[in-house]
Amino acid sequence: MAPSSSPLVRRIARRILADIAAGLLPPGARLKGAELALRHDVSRSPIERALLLLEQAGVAAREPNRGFVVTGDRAASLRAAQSLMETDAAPPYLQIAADRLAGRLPEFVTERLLAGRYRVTGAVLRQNLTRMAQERWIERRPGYGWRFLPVLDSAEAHAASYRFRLAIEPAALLEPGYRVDATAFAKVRGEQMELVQPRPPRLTSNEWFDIGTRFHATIVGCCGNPFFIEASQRANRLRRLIVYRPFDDTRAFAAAAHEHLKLLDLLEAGRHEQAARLLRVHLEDIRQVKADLLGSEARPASGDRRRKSGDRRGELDVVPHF
Amino acid sequence: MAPSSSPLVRRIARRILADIAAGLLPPGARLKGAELALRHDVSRSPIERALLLLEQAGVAAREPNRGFVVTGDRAASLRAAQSLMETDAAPPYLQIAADRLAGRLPEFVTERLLAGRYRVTGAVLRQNLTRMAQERWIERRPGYGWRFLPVLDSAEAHAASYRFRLAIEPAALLEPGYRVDATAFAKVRGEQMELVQPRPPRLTSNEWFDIGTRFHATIVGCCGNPFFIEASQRANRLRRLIVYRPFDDTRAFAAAAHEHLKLLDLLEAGRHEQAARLLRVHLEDIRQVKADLLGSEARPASGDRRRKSGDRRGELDVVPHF
DNA sequence: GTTTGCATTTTAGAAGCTTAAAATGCAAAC
DNA sequence: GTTTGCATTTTAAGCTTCTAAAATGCAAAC
Repeated sequence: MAPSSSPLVRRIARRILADIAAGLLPPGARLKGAELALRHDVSRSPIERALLLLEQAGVAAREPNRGFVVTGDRAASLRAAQSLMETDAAPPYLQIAADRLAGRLPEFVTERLLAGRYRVTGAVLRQNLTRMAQERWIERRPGYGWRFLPVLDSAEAHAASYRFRLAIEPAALLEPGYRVDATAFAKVRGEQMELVQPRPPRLTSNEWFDIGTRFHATIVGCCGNPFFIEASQRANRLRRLIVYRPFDDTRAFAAAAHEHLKLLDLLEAGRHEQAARLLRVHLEDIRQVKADLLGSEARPASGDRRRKSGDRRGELDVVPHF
Repeated sequence: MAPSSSPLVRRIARRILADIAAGLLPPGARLKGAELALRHDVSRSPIERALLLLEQAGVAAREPNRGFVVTGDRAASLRAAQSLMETDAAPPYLQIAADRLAGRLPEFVTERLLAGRYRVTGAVLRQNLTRMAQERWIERRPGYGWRFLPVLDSAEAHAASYRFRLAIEPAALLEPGYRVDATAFAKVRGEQMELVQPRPPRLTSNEWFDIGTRFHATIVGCCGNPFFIEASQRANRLRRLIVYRPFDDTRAFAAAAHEHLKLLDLLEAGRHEQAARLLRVHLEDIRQVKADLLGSEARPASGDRRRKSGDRRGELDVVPHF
């Protein structure tokens, strides 16, 4: 609805909205420009535009020469939050990934082709390509143009990522600077609790993946060592792009969730050694489950050999995942 | 000397030169355009320009309608290699790092300022900033401009990187896809041998760092798991930017080199378990040596507290490192 | 039939200009 | 003195044009 609002302005509007929802800004509170600017680390201009946005939504009211005040209209807040969420465009990154996986893009592409196809400007495209290159999806050719790399021949790449996580995640829990983030822990604890209910929710494999990843990111994120945090993020980002044949064993989900909850308990109790041991076992378990699912005993040693097309046992349905 | 040659052309010239030096292209061999284009994954244009460059240097000779031939002039080859090395400009990245560490750049900077100061175009600057951001040196401010992050308060960051390496490097040696790269191994073996001579060369701390890093990168690089390889590269890149007070204990260098050589032996013999154990001990050793040097027993638990300025024991001389 | 030499086409980076949007300054209102 | 409301300045992204350089096509030479 807003006539024109930059992503930054919308982001700030969302954050203010969140503060209102959290009770930090009660109904009637004055929304002071300088104060908000400081809090959100921007100047007063985008703040003012965000407030205009919130005024339009009925969340804030303008009083002449006194600035904006919180109205306290819950319904309006919800509506505003909704519309502010919708406004964000998906990055071409995901669409390119999907098209490539579906075979709609050739091995070699030029920036020109991509810019035209996805209707993005050069700079934006470059950012996306850089990110893909970092994730080893694509690489720059020596002259010009880009080459899609053999898409993570999935079974092997997946196994590699698990071995990597096995090396770093338990170690992260043993970092001397480890500090539990109570808020984040509470949030993932809530999610995991849902999964161990007598009647667990039916989740798509995407949702399962999200919840699981969030859990692991949260416990690693508290380790205070940026090397571990970043490494973990990278491994997950890449893993996220490939999903195997829907893996829909509710028993296994619940078992994993039980282990996750136990891990939260141990970390909150400061029993890091024990947590690390459990995490190691836990990752091994998951890996094993997946490996069985994929019939990895027949997996060739080298990653670039292919299974004969007739042998469909352990075949993957590689689907883009978002 | 060359009137104009792109970085790509120079790179290709270097590679052809390397092939000649390695005997792959003996004196008198014809340098066929299409063949070289295929080998270096480019079209025939940059190949031709590279050959012209080599002709100017006296390494190749042109025969009318028969293309270029290797002359076999060793002296010319050496001279050419030399001049092709010199031609490469240092990226602004390093200079920005140096200036920031020396306090010649403020906490907040705009792209405009940097582009003017370092005489680079917007695109190049952007690339450099992106890289710095990935290495957690700098971050984009919400509105515009960039903020330098509190420079890796060195003692803590260094310790963090060692703990990270301790988690990944030994694990990399145990990867199932580990394959020794004989050529690369031979090269680092030669470097390490030099250090254990009765009269070892006097090395600057930079050179010591380079040789050490190359060693670790090489043994990790053979693991076949891109997650480990990339993580290791990142940790080293960041570590590279900070150097402590020149650490000049020749005995310690030699001891480390002995361990490095032992590691190469074990890996070549396929004794990965043992190699991983030794590497773990080795990294612990280095960390300990450095920690003693820094008086880390007095190091506060949290990374952002500062040592009292009066206490200079274990103080660091943070110097840019290149 | 291969390979070269050169002309032509295509690509992506650079330079300059325009513009949306963020930062800043300041008088007026409280 | 604070805070607002608005004008002004500054920044960086977008757009257009231009250009260096890589890719490609093809006739001629062997």
